[in-house]
Amino acid sequence: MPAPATQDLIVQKADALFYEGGFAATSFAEIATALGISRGNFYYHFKTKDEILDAVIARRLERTRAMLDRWQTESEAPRERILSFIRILISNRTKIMAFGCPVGTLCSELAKLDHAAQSRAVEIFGLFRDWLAGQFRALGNGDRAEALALHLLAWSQGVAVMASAFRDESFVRSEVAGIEHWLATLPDLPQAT
Amino acid sequence: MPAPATQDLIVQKADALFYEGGFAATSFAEIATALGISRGNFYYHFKTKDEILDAVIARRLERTRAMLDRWQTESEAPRERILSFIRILISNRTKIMAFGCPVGTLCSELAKLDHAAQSRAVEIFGLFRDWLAGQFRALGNGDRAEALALHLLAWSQGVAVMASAFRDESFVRSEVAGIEHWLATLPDLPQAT
DNA sequence: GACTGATTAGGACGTTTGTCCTAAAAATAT
DNA sequence: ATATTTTTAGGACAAACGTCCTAATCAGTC
Repeated sequence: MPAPATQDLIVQKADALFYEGGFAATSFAEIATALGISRGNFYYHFKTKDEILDAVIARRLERTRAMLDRWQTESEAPRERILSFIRILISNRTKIMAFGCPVGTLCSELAKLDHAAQSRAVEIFGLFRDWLAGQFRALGNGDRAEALALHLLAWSQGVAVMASAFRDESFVRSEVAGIEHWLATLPDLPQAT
Repeated sequence: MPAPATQDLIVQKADALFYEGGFAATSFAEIATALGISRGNFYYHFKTKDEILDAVIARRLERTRAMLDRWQTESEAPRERILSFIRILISNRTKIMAFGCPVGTLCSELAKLDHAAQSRAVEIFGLFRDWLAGQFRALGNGDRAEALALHLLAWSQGVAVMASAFRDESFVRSEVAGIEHWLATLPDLPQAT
């Protein structure tokens, strides 16, 4: 009845290796040996590589939802909540400079592979977009909320791409400062309930 | 004496396939059969896969240089030259929505593969950065020129990533309008020679 | 028209890939 | 303690990979 740990360990390790090495370039054997289990054991839990990818995406969706919920309860003010999002660029800067954004790079790779799971991976972006749009709506930018959310997402993605290309931490910091300034100068238009 | 066409054809086709399918997921056989030549012929021109990658990057560097030179002579005003850059997002929107930015996605993939050629691929970004910085400098933003160039590059990259994720052309157009507005409101500070 | 060098075709190689199978071990239930 | 199910190990499989080799074909020169 208690979910066996092995299956979770596989998804966890696959998640990390897909992020750090890419989906196509990460093999069954690589994940298995990294975990110290046999390929046969691996196959018992996941029949195909696509199944692992699905599990990894499901895990990322779940963790993203949990993170957004946390930000939602940790902060009251929408502006502060948006700052939580922006600051991942700082707190994850080392990994981002090495491997880019986990969501963006996965979506890009799956787009090139013309992989069926691409749309599911994009749903992670969708979670961020909808949550951010909610915050902008709470700031009174009802009509532009979604556009603002997509703009902020795009900006972060651009920073991630350039960060992993040039590996320049000062660039990340100055761009984050720019994003924070952009957010601070966004008009706050409180609207009636 | 006349450079054999085959070698150029290989680089040309490899360039396209690396863009559309990624470097790791594109095989020798795929390029060869796409060209209708044998693998043996392929090997005669390129001993290893890394050699093709080097040739593809060299080709992209050369073509980027040529494009920047063209923009430089086609327009006199720096602002107009920068617009030439911005508008690639529109003119290439179909391919960008399908495969992302050729430069950004290649740099991201090579970063994950920890590939030696990554630094050479980043040089393509370097060409854009230096050229854009030159335009911003001509606009009088001497001290911020490089930061502005990197910011514009990052913005474009973000648009490309989100465009390929959501495949939303209206998003691309509204972001490009935003970039153009940003450029138009940049202060023009003419300075003495 | 024979000779020489550049180019091409096509197959062989050892690895690695994803996938699958079988048997042993571990855990659980009776 | 016995039976049954779940989990694991390890090898087998065909296919595809990057790489390499050899023989045929082409081009141009004497």
